Amino acid sequence: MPELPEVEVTRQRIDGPVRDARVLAVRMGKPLRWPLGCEPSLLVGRRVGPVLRRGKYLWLPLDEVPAASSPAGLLLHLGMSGALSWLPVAAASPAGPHDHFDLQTDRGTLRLTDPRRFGAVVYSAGLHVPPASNLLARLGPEPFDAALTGPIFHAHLQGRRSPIKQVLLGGQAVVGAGNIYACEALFRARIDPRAPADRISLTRAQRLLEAVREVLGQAVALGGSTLRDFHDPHGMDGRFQASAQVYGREGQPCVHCARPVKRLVQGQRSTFHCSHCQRR
DNA sequence: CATAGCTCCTGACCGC
DNA sequence: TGCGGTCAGGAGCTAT
Repeated sequence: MPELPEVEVTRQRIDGPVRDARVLAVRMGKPLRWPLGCEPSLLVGRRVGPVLRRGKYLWLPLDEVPAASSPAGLLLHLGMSGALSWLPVAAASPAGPHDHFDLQTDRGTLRLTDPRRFGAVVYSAGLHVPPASNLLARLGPEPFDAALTGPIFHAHLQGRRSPIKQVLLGGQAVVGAGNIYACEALFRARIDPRAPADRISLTRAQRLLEAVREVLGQAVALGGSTLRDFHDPHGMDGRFQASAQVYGREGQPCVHCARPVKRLVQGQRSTFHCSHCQRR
């Protein structure tokens, strides 16, 4: 399930190959979460610019000639089961039943494979105009933005009475942590996932922000997590899952205290935690 | 504004 | 081997 690390790894892996490529054709499979929002032929002839990431979205700029100052582009989301693959011209392969978007270029094909089709590819005339701007509007700060300090993060928790786990998933205090990394960050910060967000002290909020950064950074370095569907664009598995200390480890011993890891449900999602090591 | 619940989708897994 | 039920979950949407 792609969270920020998987999306960032994807960005890093496709940016080199696809940069400056010229779009030759577009192939669409089954409908994704939203319609493309333009005629596919509108993309043909465009040149791909540097791939950006914001939260769990990727932005693929498509320049006009001459280059526009604020280029149009494609906003991509991998949903739950999506993955991009890069197929060099020499490695072209026919689309399978879960391949729902192919951007065929003179250098190769960028392909979105997404069995569950929660993912999206949306055309926008710019990153800062609808529909892209609307989709990005509610996102909180990037975790590695130096401007995001402990006090600012703590301030984002004020007035939020929901459990801290769900506030993390909401992405308004900081983007990027989905279910796996939220569980892992809370464990590393030794905070009970059920703790009301606005009852977390500044000190502990700072510790949590550090833990989020540590976990996400480590996951990017390890190529993300491969649990079911995720592979990087060259077909490689991520290796973070072996570093998970609580996620998916119900009943197994806590790495700190050896008591069994517990599972509970918050907002219809599994939360894994150690009730001894993690406190409100 | 904050919050809770619903919803999209299909592969994997489980018990019978 | 087949079948129905359950689970997984990102995040926008709706209702309160």
